Amino acid sequence: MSVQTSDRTDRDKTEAAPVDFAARLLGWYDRSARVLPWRVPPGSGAVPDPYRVWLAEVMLQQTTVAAVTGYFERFTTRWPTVADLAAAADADVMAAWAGLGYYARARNLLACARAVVAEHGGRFPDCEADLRALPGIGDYTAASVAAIAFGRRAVVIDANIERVIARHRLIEIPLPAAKRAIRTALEPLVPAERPGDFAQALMDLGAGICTPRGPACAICPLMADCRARGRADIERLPVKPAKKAKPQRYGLARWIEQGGRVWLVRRPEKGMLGGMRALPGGEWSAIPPAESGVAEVDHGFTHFDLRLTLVRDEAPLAAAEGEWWPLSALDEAGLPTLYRKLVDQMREKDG
DNA sequence: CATCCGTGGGC
DNA sequence: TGCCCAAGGAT
Repeated sequence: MSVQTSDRTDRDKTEAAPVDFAARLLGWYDRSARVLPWRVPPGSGAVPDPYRVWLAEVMLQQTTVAAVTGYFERFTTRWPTVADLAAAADADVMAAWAGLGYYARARNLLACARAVVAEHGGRFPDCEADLRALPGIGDYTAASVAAIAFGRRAVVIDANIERVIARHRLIEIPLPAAKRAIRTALEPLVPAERPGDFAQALMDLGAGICTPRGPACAICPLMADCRARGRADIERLPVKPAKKAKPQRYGLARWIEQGGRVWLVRRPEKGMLGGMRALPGGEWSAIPPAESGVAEVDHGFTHFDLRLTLVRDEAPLAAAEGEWWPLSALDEAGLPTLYRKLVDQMREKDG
């Protein structure tokens, strides 16, 4: 569908002053900011803790607020400072991250905490470039920590902000090519004062008003000059590339139980569920296993679907590396969701 | 620039 | 039910 963009109303809409844009957005944020465990309420005068800001930003990468909240509370209770986290055992951090997904984040989280302690005296660097050099901190996280924790004027762009700006400026270039135009449009709008609140306000707006489906344009503080407002095809923006089909894969997992304990292994650092505890089993492939099992789960990953068949076995291979884990404490093993599903099925079976 | 990397909730 | 999507980063 083609889009007309040349009428005078649209032209007027595009020329709102940056100051006015930020003022309307921040005014709305002062009234409507979400209350979140890692956030300092606007106008409170409180100073954000860079450690908590960073931890929340990493947890929130591609992950919903609802999923993160409990993990954030547990992490900050157990490891109140970056030095505490840096001193933690790898296995403890990985287990605490279990279920949150994208486990490279947990490995990088520890590497980053240790780098902050070893190379920065236990204090997070306060500028975007130095933050960007740390493990697990990319363009988004460097900008958001610089803005939110240190009040730096940084251009923060996440998926929410991409959507808000793509609509407000009617940017119809498909992602990811649209990123440059979005940055160019946003940069002059970022205020020198309250850049952190500005970024969080855009994210709140994207999460609650300018939503992917059914945006609430009627109550949007930016509607006066939004070029997509009222358009029937506003949900089309930002334009995203077509998704690829997900292949089906199959795998086997082994339930090896002795004396009230079960045999667990640790997955290789790289690849799927890297570094996480798991039930032993072979590689996953496109071919279904020949054996029939005592349980079976289907699990959808980002780029393939997996059917895992669970078989009972008597003992681990002689040379196998792993650990006997008490069944009574299996909840504390930190198994990823895939394996937790199998454990749940075994519990239903065996009682 | 494309691909890999989890999970749970909403509709 | 199946699909879409989320405060992305590393390679």
